[in-house]
Amino acid sequence: MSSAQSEGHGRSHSASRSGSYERPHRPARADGAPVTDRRSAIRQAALRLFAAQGYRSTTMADIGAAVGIRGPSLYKHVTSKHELLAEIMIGTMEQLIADNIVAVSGIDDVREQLRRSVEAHIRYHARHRLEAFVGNREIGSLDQPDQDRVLGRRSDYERRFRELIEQGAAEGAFHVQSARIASYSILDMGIGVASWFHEGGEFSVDQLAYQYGDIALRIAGARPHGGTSVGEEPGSLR
Amino acid sequence: MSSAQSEGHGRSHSASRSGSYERPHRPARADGAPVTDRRSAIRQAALRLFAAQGYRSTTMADIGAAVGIRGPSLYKHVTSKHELLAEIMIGTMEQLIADNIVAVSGIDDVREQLRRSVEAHIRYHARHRLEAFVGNREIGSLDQPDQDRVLGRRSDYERRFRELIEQGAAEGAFHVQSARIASYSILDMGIGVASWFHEGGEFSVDQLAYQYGDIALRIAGARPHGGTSVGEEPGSLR
DNA sequence: GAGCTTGGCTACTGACCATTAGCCATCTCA
DNA sequence: TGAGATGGCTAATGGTCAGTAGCCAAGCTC
Repeated sequence: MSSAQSEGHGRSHSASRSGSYERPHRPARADGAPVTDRRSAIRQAALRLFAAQGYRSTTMADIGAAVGIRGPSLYKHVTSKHELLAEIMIGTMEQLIADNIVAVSGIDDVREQLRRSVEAHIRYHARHRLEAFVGNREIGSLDQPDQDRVLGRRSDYERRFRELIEQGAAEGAFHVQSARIASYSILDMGIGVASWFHEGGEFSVDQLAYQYGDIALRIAGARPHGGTSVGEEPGSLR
Repeated sequence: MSSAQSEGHGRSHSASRSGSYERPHRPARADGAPVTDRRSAIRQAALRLFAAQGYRSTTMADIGAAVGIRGPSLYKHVTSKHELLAEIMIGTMEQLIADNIVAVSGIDDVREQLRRSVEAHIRYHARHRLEAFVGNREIGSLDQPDQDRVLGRRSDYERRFRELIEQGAAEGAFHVQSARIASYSILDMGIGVASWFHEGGEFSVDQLAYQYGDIALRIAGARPHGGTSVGEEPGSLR
């Protein structure tokens, strides 16, 4: 790592005239392809590093190295390290809420609404596990205007699940002791997924979403419409 | 905070002769009571601060201030900041496993074993929420000999739940699609508890443990012994 | 082709921090 | 009473890091 770091250290600026740069200045597209939008490459690298090492332990030099530039050069693309974190965290909550709205729209049956909400929740946590992981671990690293924004959205998101369960309970479709605990349980399962899931493991994202959908309906104490109750068939993956 | 910090800054050592110290040297017990075991006070303060601010953001000076001494003085009681974290994290996993062993010992019915395991899990996460919270959030802050120790115990702990569920499934008492996902779900619910539970809230620790016990049995697809199935009665808190 | 813009770079600044060194007051115990 | 142990303290050390300043090369535009 950082192999090009201490080499062409170039005492003075004039050294660069003799070609001591290892990475030549190629700020814009050389051929047709735009050098792959630096801005988003930086965001991605930051995400990966924040997930792997934590926000505090990740330096701007680390992020720079991951995209092939030096730390200070990052400031030509982002305004601060904190901005990178805030974007990830707010974006994550916003996407979760948006996905949830899509998931339940046009569905009448409360059981089906819960299943789809949970599937969307799990899908997001599996597909965007780094975002979700960082989003949960680094709340305390956010400073104030942003931390409250994230916590507010998080609580909106939880409320959607809780109210769904309350509604189902009122209709007689669900049976729980506490809708709040049921919703926390369901959401916390998803958060867990972000910490252990990896593509190519025992389950696909779809299988995971389906299984967690069943589990959530069990937690909610769902009474089936017809005869068979939820998740009755052991071993039947999808 | 840190009010006594920048006051009696005492230019030279001889200044202390004129009594400029705000906190007089009283290293050992003045009366009969041992000054309240500094060592454990330090551990507690560190735990509280690690939970509130994160390990990296907590300074030795912070911990010192919390127990009324300066940062460097801590080294008379602990060998490093890292040691404080490692003790918390290893102790947490060790206690969880010990509690689990006690919880299932002497119980034959696999349903009851699962219920008691989950109740112990939830009780620990509610009663020692800071330990559990830090134990989950700071795994990456641990450096190597210790990180593997913690991860090893964590995986032992998960295996105990998974094998219990597998055994129950083999006996026909449980019905799950995947024992692994069931165990992850159950454990992740508990981890969540550590992040939101607070004494004096809507539920007592006992109520919480009982409710989560029911939820876990639902997740496991427990078939009741006799006639009534698990968690049938909505609103009946214990 | 001259000037502007873009996006690199190095050097530096100002903090902060874990830990060590070494001083000293108090307590304990012979 | 006096020597050693204990547990405070300040000062210093060695290191890290976010962000700024200012230089410069290459591309774009007129």
